[in-house]
Amino acid sequence: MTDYKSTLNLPLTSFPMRGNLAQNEPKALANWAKKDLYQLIRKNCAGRPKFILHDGPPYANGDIHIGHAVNKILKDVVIKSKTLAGFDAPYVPGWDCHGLPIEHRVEKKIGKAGAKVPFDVFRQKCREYAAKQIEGQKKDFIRLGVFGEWDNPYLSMDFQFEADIIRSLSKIVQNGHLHKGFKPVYWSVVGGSALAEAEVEYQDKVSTSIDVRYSPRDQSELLSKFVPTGEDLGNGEVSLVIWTTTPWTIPASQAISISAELKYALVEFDAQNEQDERFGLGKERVVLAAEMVNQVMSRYGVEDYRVVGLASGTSLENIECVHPYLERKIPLLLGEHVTTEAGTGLVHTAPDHGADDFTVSRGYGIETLNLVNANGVYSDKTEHFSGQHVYKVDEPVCELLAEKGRLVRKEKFKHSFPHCWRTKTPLIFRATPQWFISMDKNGLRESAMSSIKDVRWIPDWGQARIEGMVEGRPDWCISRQRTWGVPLCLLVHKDTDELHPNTNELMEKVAILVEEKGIQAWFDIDLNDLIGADAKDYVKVNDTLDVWFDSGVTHQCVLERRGELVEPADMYLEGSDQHRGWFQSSLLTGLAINGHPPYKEVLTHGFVVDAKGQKMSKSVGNVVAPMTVINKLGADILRLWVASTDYRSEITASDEILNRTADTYRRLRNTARFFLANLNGFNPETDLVAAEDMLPLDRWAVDCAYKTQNELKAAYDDYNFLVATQKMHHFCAMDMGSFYLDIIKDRQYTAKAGSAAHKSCQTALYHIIQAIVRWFMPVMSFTAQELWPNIPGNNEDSIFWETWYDGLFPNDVDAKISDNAWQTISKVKIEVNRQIESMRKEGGIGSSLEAEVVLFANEELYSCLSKLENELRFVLITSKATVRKGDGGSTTEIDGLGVEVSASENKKCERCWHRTEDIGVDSNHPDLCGRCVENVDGSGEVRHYA
RNA sequence: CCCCAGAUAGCUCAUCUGGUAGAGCACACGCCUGAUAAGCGUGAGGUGGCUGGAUCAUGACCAGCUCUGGGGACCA
Repeated sequence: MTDYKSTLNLPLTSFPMRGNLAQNEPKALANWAKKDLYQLIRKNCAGRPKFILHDGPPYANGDIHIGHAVNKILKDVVIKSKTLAGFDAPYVPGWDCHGLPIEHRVEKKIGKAGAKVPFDVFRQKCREYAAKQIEGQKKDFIRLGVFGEWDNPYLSMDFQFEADIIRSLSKIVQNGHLHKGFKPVYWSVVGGSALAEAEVEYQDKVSTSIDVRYSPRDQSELLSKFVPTGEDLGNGEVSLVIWTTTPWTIPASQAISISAELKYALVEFDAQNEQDERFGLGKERVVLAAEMVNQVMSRYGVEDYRVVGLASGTSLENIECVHPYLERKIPLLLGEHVTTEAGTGLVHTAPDHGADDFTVSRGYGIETLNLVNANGVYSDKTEHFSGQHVYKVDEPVCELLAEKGRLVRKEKFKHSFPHCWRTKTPLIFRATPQWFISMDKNGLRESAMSSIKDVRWIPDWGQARIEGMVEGRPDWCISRQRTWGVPLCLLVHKDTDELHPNTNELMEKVAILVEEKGIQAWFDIDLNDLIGADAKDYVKVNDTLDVWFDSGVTHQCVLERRGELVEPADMYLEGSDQHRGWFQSSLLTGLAINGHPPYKEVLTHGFVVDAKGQKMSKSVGNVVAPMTVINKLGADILRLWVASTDYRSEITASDEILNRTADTYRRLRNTARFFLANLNGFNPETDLVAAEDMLPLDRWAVDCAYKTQNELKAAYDDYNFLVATQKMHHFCAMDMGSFYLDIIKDRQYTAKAGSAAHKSCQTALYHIIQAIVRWFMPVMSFTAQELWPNIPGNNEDSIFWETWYDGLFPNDVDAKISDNAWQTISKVKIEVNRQIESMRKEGGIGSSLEAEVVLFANEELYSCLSKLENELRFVLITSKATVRKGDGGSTTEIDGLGVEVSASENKKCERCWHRTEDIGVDSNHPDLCGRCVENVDGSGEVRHYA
């Protein structure tokens, strides 16, 4: 028997079936770095319209987690798909470098700035620490296959950047948005600094709640306000009872707030308390909100009590009490924040330590006392408690109150309480001088609200989200009392607190210095050098800026600064938490400086959760580490996972999902490989067949790719990568794998090499793989580049500046076999497969080429199927296929179609494996069919349709 | 406590404006051995989170609830 295998055009390629991504991707990266691929892309995209995706800087601390990976990959997919769509899309990654977290790490290593280490040394150490963190993160980001200007990223600690932050602040001052305020802000006593709202997190805390008696200065005056409910106003000492969960604020107690809306009751009772006899005074009278009497008495465990008088809240305004243990007047104030949800309806008011307290007190001309130092210790002017820490003073305060007979009740109280996000310690409110960007002083809130509408928010609910936040947010406190941050660089008058009249010029002078020497320049500068004789009247503000300000002004420090970038950016793309972070800080500074938002589109993605939908946390142990995935499966798998999930809500990651993704990847890769293998020997320069000369089936395949590509363009354009990947997969697995490729194997392998039948097919394969490789590129970049040089005729060394393949073409309107006809044929094929399968189950046949089919068709189907003439068998992959009009065979799910399958009784052609009647027609080839003889010895068979 | 989003086959997702749920993957079984740590075929998988309601009819509309994620408020 002759070995005819050598006469076949079998697939051949050096492109490996298995990607070995974990091993091969690093090699590709090294290669790309060597030829400076990113700059090559820039060079090749020069002159195209720009698309600017501006990178939101990750904080320069810690290893990258899966959230970082999702964010960077999505950005990279956007960048690459925009490049594919014909844009010049540069990407300058950046890092956020200043701020508390880094300071904490450095403190742990070398000690507190100013105490153990000089400030300048400390700042230098922070700089070095951040730089090291950046190197680590950068390495991992690059490994993800994210393209960008990694050799020259932006760092918020670059001297130039630091200087531009100062210039940005200066513009905001010029535009009248800055103001100095003095009010209670969240204060981290451990961190020793004010915190922004965004830095506050709520945790459960068990506090000591106390009920405290305040005595009226003039008992009869107070009683005169009450209308007796019975015969008299009862007996016993009179006091007003407040309830608080922060005993440590009692030293700063300056007033009691009551509500104008409420009635207050005078209650007579005897709180002889079993727990601690010190709390009870015997028979006494207290003032409580009338509607809370039952609740309070029940809390005190008192059953026997009597409401003896009632008074309106308003009538009690300005009544004076005395501090429980100090000679201090405590007036009653009317405040809208007083509610009956908890407590007594009388609210202890310490303007130093509460926002409402501050506001109410200011209305009555009561100032703050400033008893608590930055480190949380009571100052010298604090009677009884000077030198003690606020965290430790609750108990001593209670002791003192009990001793003075002022404590009615003491309990443990569990509630949610603000904590410092870094140190995880409870926060206090502390009144301090701070600098604010005012939301309303110069219309910032108003312009923000209106310009939000000019931005495209993806998904659209992002707009409502940020509107809600901007609408209700307080002024932005931008000052921090920290070391590692950009200084505010303001000079204020010693007496008047006014800014220096030449503030903006001075800030520019400082900026120039900072450009040379970094932020340390401000701290080193001698005022005499800066303002000469004025130096004696002015002091430097030593506060640093909130880090959110740093990243908020990247539109100035990066977009405006770098020639290849443009402000406003086309897109900002971050996690949905940035509505209150970067999106907002950028919006506010953009408006305060330029009068417009720094972005046109804002795309947000959700957070990564585990298989059960739970958020990932180290303590739960359900984290998926990106580098683990990459080292096991490869970056292209991770990228495909990101692209194939709906990023708008939570993004689920689990071993199963990633393994499924790897399955999908293999299918895509292997389909592409099959294209390459069948293009073996094909030279597009000489072998490409004109569209009109191609076989209808091949035309159909190109048309199918053409349609798919249009869908992909739309999907990429809409940032709908999920749809894009699904369509790619469907095309590869279904349209190609189970239909077209399966069918053309026969022709591809057995037709005479170089014949029209063969070249038509290869032409289709060529066009389609050129398209596919580009479809893959934004998502599976490593694989796309690996495929690229294996495609015949591709001499360019990189795919990464290619645009959509324009060599695809739709089917002719008057095609011999229309799209509809192909669709019908494909459905018929499925029915035929069913019948073949049932025969196979009975053991009648194995391969479908062992079968012969007869199709019984109605008029319509007949005219469709008979178009293929005797080539229908190739489409059905059977050895014989005939169509007859009328009924017959097994019924199918298609109306008017019957199918009859039988095992062929003919011999099998050794070469093409079809079973035909003409095996051995040529005595030179006794084992071949006539068709194969023609292909081996003749000029090659002629195909008309498939 | 309030607001937003999501809840459809083991997994990823469809199901446009209501008319007895669809793909692909995974799985099972089989075929092939000329894509071979591949390929093809067939098949089995869903009380569409729960409960009510409107409708001739709904997974899709309304109300309430549960779970998950996100955000906000309160937290004196």
